[in-house]
Formats: sequence, structure tokens, C-alpha cells
Amino acid sequence: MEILNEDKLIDMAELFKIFGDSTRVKIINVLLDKELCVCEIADLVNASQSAVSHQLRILKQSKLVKYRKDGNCTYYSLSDDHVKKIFMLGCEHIDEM
Amino acid sequence: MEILNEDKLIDMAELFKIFGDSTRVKIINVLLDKELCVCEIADLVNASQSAVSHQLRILKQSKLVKYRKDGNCTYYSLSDDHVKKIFMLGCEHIDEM
DNA sequence: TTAATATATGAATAAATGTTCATACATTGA
DNA sequence: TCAATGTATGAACATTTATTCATATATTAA
Repeated sequence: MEILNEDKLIDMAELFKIFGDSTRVKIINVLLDKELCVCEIADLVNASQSAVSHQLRILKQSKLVKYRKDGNCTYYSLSDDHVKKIFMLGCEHIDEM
Repeated sequence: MEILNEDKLIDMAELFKIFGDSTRVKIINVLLDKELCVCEIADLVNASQSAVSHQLRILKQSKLVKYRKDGNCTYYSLSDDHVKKIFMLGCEHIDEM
């Protein structure tokens, strides 16, 4: 191994794994510039409320999204700019293929 | 969905999925600044020749690595700078957590 | 308080995925 | 030509993972 130790490489793989699912990428995509509640997300990405909720839990655990509760609703948004950056770079790569 | 259509988002998920495995990330890591043959890679990432070869096939299919044959050996290297960029950004993200 | 709405979650199921093992293929050197 | 070496690959297996379904929880409105 080079400069990076194994643990860090494993963490990196874990991070990319989160981005490596189409439902989650779709969720990140609709959250790029605004927060949305679960049912809005489910509607936009064309998935069930349950599926989206499960995936949001994973995104939350990985600290890629944050949330706030308002009455009945839970609004999700991207944690920070890094998430957007990684998304955008992946986007660029696809464009150039 | 926003600006991006579903197909592109699926392609992006596929791309990140490739980075989302520790063996593949380790392989990318050792290829960051030089080409290596299969058995050197296997040695460096501490995996079997077969496992590495299988993963190299996946990396090759996704055009993340290229290769050249020289006699008995096959030397692999990263396809382009984009691969390194994505790797580095993931690296940064881990650092900042 | 009761019904309706929004969300979360556990269990079950099906599908995808990574590794190992055995083996094939190709190239080199003797 | 034959043995050794490096690589690729198919099958089998075990594990992970995403979705669905049913249901629980919580909040709001009537």
C-alpha cells in the first residue's frame, strides 16, 4: 500500500458504496439545491415511501444528508458541499465517456 | 428529477459502485503513480491473484484502468486523470469527517 | 379523542456481488 | 518440446443489499 493505510481505503470504499446505488444517487440529485420532505423525494425519484425512508437512513448514517423535523414532515438536505462536489465529479466523468 | 435524466443517474451510480469495493479502491491506490503487473498488485493489496484479476476485469470494463501486455505480464495503469480526481476527492472527504 | 397523514422500521425475499477453487491459456526459458 | 510462470475465467458459495409488505410511531386536524 502507498501513503494511505488500509483503514482509510476501506472507509473510502464505504463512502463510494453509498453513492453506488441508483436510488440514493437520485435522492442526492433532487436534494442538490433544496431540502425536501420524504414524500416529495419519493415522488420525485419514483420510489416507494418505504424504500426512500430506508435509503435516507443509510444516507443519514453516512452523514451525507441531514434532516430537520417540522410537524408531521421530515425535511432532508445534503450535509455539506462535499457531497455535491463528489456528485458533480461523477457527473463530469460520465459526460466525458 | 432535476436537470439529469434517469439514465445518467444510473450510469453515475454504476461508476461509484466500482469505487465502492475495498479491493478495487486498494488497486486504484497502488496504481496512482505507476503501472504494475497483476502479481505485483496482488502482492501490494494482499489479495489472491484470482481475486485481483477478477477485479481488474471489472475496472477494465468500466474503463477505469487500461493495460498493456509485455511478454508474460500484463501491466495495468489508471485510464486517465479523472479516476485519480475522484479517488482524491473521496480521500479528502474521509479526512474531513 | 379519533381519524388522517407522514415517517420509520423489522422481517422476508430476491438479486447482486466478491472470493475461492480449479483450470485453461499464453509466453518464456531450458 | 516441456516445464515454469503469469494471467484469465467459469462455477460454486457465502454474503451483502435493496425492495416490499406490514405495522408501529408521532403529529395534526376535526
